[in-house]
Amino acid sequence: MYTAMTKPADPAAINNNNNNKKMKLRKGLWSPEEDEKLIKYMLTNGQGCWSDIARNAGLQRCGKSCRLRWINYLRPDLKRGAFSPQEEDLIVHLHSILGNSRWSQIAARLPGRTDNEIKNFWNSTIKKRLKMMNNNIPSSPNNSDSSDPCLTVAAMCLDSSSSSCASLQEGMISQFGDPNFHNSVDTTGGPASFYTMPLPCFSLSQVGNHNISQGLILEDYGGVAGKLGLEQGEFGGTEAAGTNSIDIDMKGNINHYNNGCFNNNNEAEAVGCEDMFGFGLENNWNNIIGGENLRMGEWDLEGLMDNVSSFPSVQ
DNA sequence: AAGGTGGCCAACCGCCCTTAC
DNA sequence: TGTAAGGGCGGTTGGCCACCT
Repeated sequence: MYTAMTKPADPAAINNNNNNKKMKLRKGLWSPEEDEKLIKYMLTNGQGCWSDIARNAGLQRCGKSCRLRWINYLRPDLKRGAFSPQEEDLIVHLHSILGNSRWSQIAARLPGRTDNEIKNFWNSTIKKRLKMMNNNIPSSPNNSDSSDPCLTVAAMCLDSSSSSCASLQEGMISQFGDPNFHNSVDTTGGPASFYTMPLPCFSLSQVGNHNISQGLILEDYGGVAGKLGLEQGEFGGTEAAGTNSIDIDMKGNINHYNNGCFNNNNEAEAVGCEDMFGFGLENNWNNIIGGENLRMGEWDLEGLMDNVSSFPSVQ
């Protein structure tokens, strides 16, 4: 309910009474009396035209302000308190897909939570956490600056037999140039997997009987993708079942490998990494066997949203 | 104990879209 | 068809609080 943050709203606007002159509208924090008026009116009359609500409820507020107060704070179905780990996970996942400009869509998947709440939560807690994660990564001379280079990647996979969205059984993120950095992920049970890559180069490996059908570069902190000549968007294609991996090389090519299709032994070319990031690729890159290069395609947002809609809601 | 600083979060701002006229 | 008003939404601001020095 009403918090202790009680600086009175614009004193000049108070005490206007109900004369016929155009009343100056109040701004700022809501008083308990205002809250009570709005709650009472909403519970009695239900939602309608917000300008009318503001007027009829006897509030010297604009309709917008009433709407915001009701939706973000007074609604009886709001869930207050800290986010659960499940909610956090879902927010991170959905944000990976939707980005910063879809708070309302993210909120729609979390009953009792508002877009504003999620936005605040993201901007304070999660962003900070990701930044800390970046700082814990073994740094190279050029990736330790404040730009925090990282990519967020979503990998969608299709079950090879059913062509329906299936779970990624096992995955691995590795940093090119640092064989000690391997971040294994277990995503069993989810229709898609999402990784934030705190490094300018990455390898996403998939093990399991699944085709990789689609991947997305969703975020580009520090202009990493730009340096690589990439844009946010899709990479992907279909592959035969087997052990797959996706890599982005230093030229910005998306390389897709399949252990079951080691038909050629072309070594991928390691070019420009030292120039760009200050470290070489010799540790890992030589192990990479070149497969087909995949091109960036159109970002199938609608298709993605179809997949998102299969996500479970947090109750 | 007092002042400084950063985090959290409620609320406002401004833009865009939709709808009514 | 054009215009104005209302509503929705993301970005941003600013006040309060807790913690640190």
